[in-house]
Amino acid sequence: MENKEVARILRDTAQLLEIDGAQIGRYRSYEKVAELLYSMHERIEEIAKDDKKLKELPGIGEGMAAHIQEILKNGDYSLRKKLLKKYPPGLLNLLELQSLGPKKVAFLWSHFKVATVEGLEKLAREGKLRDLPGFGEKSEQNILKACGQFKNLGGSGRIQLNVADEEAQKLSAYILEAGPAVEAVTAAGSLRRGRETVGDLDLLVTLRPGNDKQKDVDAVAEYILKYPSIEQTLAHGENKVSVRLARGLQVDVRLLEKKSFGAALMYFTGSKAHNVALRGRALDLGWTLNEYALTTVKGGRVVASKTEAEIYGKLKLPYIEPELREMRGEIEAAENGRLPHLVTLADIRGDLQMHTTASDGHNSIEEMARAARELGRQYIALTDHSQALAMAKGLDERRALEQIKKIRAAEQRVGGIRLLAGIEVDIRKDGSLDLDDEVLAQLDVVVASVHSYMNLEPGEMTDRMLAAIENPYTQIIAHPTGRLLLRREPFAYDMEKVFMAAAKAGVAMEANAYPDRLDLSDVHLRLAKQCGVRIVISTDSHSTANLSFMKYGVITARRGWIEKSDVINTLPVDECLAALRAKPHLAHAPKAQAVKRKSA
DNA sequence: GCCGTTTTCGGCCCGACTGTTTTCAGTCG
Repeated sequence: MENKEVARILRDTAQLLEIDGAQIGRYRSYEKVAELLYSMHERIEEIAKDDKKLKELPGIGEGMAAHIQEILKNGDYSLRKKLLKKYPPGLLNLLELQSLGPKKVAFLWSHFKVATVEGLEKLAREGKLRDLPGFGEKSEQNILKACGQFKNLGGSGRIQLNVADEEAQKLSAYILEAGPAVEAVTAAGSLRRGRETVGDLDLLVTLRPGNDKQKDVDAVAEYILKYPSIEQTLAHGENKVSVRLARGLQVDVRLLEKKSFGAALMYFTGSKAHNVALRGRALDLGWTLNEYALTTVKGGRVVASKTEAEIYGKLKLPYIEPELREMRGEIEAAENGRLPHLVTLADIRGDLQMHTTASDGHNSIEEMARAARELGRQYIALTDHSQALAMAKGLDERRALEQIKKIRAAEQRVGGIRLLAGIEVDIRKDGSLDLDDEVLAQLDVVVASVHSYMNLEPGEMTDRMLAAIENPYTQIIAHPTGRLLLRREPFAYDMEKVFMAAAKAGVAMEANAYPDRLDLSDVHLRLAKQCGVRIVISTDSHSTANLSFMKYGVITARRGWIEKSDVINTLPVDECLAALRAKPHLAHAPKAQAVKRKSA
């Protein structure tokens, strides 16, 4: 059983227990273990083979270990089944609705036996909720809205990182125009941590010290509520505004004074689990941590509040980068001085995957080159698709050779940037590559990837990937799991086995920066690093505008604890080429450097 | 259900906001 299946069952149980009115700690213990399982990549099934090891995991004791063993053995959990006899599964959907929590859901169930969003919507429309104790006309309206919202969103309600990033930038720019009281707008939350998808935006607005703080706050809040694409105001209080934008994105804006900026930024950046750990740490030291400050428990004297670094310092920790704040061992690493020195966007010198009009890109070689040069790239590889991707006008051998000549010629014309002749060659169903060796031998960069037969059995897919890695011309495996965020699951195969083979063969794995992919994921990147695999961060651009996606690849790599020295395209071009796997020379192949060019 | 150099019992992060209440329960992040 996969970790997330076990986690799902435990989380269902937690929610059902909460509806059932269980003690707070009891359902939280289920929740905590569910969260743990979602975030770790070691398989719980493996760990559970040794019951002692299972009980060493935080939050898993005698009872929980037995429950997990039961779930692994039976594929389900007796307590969950028992609770589902009492409460129908639809109640878990009701829990998703804004303004409804376990108490109200339980009450609605006991009163009306309503367990579906449609059923609830009908009751609200008929005005049957307003006279219930604890409800009123307003909450009836809110429930009605929430039902509509739920039906519109359908899915997870999360959006891609780049979409969230763009929305945050637009709204931040708008808020900065509010007037002189606004000093800065800073994005926090999962956007700042660089999660691959974002559920809502958290923006911190810092105000300049003024004569009348509350008057400033009120004025700025009023201004924010006039933002054109607001669909609904969810909350509007003394220092917080929550709204829902037209596309369903929820935005929480906090207005605060500069002196508590560090504490607030830390608090609203999260993750929740990281915050909880820091609070526990603070308590151990005789302090308490909230979004305003780190203060002494006795007397409430402020110990630190202005910057995150200051607060981490008082907690006897070095500064922890936001991307690491996921409770994946970062606090332990910080204590031991073993935090990674994460790769940065400024470290990136080259971009080793992009497409042109030769296949499915929108811009010419020259346009891509000039745009990349503008962004400060020292070299790029032009890697159009190979023939198997007919719908993308993939290159056959003849066109691939022509493309090499065009790239060499374009390099002369553009100047100031090294252009590498590359290909994104398809990995066929049997693991062989889609172009002849003679052609592959002449290319500077061979990127191999899967675009067909994506649903092979894990065993067959593993063999296919291994065959591609064993091909001596393969240098980089691109978007190794083929996932599309919010749309397509990653291919199922034995990642560890493939990573080990790649490390041994000197084949690099790509961190594809295209925001729909972000493939490898943060968790897989960390595993790849542990297996000794070298990483390439590439944009997979299909237009000049896409070249700036590099930042999303870098942030994902940072979440995978990747350092500059792990990433091949942080090297100067000649060292980068030397770091790619050396291809065998074909005696009868034409010389690779057919066209003369000045050395970089 | 877990956990412990403040606890083997009694806590479980904690503060803001809303909508319902006449002082607070429920929800949210």
